[in-house]
Amino acid sequence: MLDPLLLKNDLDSLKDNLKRRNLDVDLEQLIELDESRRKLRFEAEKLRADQKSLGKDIANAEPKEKDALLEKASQISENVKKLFDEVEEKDKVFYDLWVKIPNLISSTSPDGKTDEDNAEIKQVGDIKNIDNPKDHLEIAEKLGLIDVQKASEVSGSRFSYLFGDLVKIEFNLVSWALDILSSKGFTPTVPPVLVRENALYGTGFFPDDAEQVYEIPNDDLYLVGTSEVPLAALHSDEILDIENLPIRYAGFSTCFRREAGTYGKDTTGIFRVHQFDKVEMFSFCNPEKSEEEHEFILSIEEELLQALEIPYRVVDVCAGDLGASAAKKYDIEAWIPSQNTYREVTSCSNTTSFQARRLNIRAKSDGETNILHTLNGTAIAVGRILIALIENNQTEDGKVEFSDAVAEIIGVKILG
RNA sequence: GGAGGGAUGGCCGAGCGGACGAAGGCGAUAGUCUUGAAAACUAUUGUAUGUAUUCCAUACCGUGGGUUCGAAUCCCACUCCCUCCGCCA
Repeated sequence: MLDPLLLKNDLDSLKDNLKRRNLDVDLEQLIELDESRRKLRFEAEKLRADQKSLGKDIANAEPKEKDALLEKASQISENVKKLFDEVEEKDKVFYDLWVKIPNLISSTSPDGKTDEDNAEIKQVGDIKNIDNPKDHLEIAEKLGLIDVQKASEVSGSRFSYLFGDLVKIEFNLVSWALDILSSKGFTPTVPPVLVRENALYGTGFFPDDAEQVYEIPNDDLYLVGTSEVPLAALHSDEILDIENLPIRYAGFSTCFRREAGTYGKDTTGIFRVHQFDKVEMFSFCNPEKSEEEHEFILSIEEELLQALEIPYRVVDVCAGDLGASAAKKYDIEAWIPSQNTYREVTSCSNTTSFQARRLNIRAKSDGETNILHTLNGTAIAVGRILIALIENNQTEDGKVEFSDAVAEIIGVKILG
């Protein structure tokens, strides 16, 4: 959520932002609603002040004056109630519209409408020459490492069984990543994956992306699609000391996504599944340093991919392709030989004050209390890293062979 | 799952219908004293909003409703925590 004061103080940047995002919003209406709710609240508070002082008079009044005062007071009381009801109603109308306004985009994000307009920043790593590359499923199925057939019978489409060395690789990857992150100031964290509605609103997944979230209606809980949600909510309603920032967490969790609206997209193997494991970085940050922190998070993502010898490119996501909460976002796409293209394996966003305001997380410095900034980024999305590892290191005879350096990390030299 | 007890400011803790935004203590900050420190004493000590801008008003005593002219205080629901019993990785 943005600061409603923008309507009063910085209308131009708001207008500019909506234009860059290619959105049409009736700002005039919002300004009117904002003004009228403020005005009404002011009136209601004035009357409330009258009521309170009259209340004190009643307590001190002579018995014979009391009846008259009481009658007057009960009238004011009724009006106060009515006025505050109206104020609440107006606030609700205003905020229902206001929360839908997306975050202000960084001036450094490229213009554009779709992912095709994203700006490629660089390509890193050598792409191996592989004749007739096989896709990860074909390779792993033959080796008995993945079974999606059986998984679909047990759980439906977009689920998988991982076996044997892939499981070994997963746990080695996770533990390796957590070690590196830990050395960079991220506290390793296993967060809850079932959360209340509030955490999803606070992080901006609700109301916009609610259809992507699994729901447990009996208990009013939701399965998170990323540990970003419980990590962000970890400090909700807190005032942190700015001296202690940044506060960084590395969350490991299983992630659940309904993938509604993706029928027919990425149907092969484990690229797009309802359930996968991920190590996620999250940072609570001094607003003045969030751009720096964003670059830092990106650099860690690159470091990890480089160590795994996965060829990738970095993309600066354009205005039109940014989610509601991001001011700026970098995606890293790994080279996927079977698709002859780069595909997203990590993503890091600076959500500036957008999530922090909704979650009511502030920072205190020299007596001043301000909203802080939050950032998130993928460290290891296990499924997609496995795909990149398998496909980029496949051999002609249908096996997978890793370099000594990579084998050192993942604990496996050859799949086959 | 059953039976009880509880939730008040940074922390502890009093208040159980009217002068309570909340006693008292601890902690923190500043000052006095001191060569310096400690001790002692004095003062300050939350958050947010506003047509207020060193003043004032309003809201906040777990959350949401209700009763009342008036609620931290009474009533209802919910959430969380603690103790005991049962079950359990």
